[in-house]
Amino acid sequence: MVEHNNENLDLIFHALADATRREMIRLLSEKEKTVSEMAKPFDMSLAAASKHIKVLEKARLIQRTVEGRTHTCRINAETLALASQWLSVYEKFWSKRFDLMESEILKAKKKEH
Amino acid sequence: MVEHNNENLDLIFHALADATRREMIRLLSEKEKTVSEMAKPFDMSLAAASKHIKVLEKARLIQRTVEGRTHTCRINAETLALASQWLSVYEKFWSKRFDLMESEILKAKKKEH
DNA sequence: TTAATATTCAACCATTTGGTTGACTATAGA
DNA sequence: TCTATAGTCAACCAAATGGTTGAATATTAA
Repeated sequence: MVEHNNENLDLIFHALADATRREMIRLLSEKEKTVSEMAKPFDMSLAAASKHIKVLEKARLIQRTVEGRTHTCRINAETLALASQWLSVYEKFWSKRFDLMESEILKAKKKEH
Repeated sequence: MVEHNNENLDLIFHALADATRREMIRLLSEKEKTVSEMAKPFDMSLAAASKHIKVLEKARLIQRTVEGRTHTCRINAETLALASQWLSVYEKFWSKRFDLMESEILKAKKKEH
């Protein structure tokens, strides 16, 4: 069974609950980036972006390596997987409906003939 | 392509970022429940639980029907699916591990029989 | 050594959050 | 009709959030 640590999930989902941070993740999914590079697309101070990055880091959604004065961030997909796993427990609820829908469509098609 | 509405995702992930609300979703996944039934397991006032329910409702993670004085809540899995879909974009980053997990689940299920 | 660059830190601020309590509304049952 | 039950609402509070600015730190380049 997958362990669903509550504190971790709090941090992860909270980090994902902000459009800026979700976009940062998207950016990192293309390529690793420095703090300044991550901040550039957003209409806010570097300090504000730095705070967002810290939130993502605390949730372990991203990781940082420091080389000299530049901090490079990369995505940490294992943590995204944790969120996904929590949600997957409920997948049956929407796949069920999907199956139902499919069988309804089949029935409808049979009636056509 | 899946539409990822930012405001919706803000509400959805924010709603999921609280252990009480995640547990409420788990409870509803077993069976639909009234507001009082949902509040009972938690060490907080009914008013506090009612607020949590409203957060879940606003995010459309649950739906409510009112009959007389009792409000019945049920899970709205389509919205959970939206969160899942956002995450699935990054699935490729962990797909190796995901495959492993799937095979573990399969093994576990076989053991059950 | 001096200046520029990359980034964080600290203090501040308005807003949101998650809880409380007490009053209120509406329905159901005696 | 009177009372209990189901639930919300409003006011309040402390803590957290998301932003700002200005100063501090550390590294690199001139």
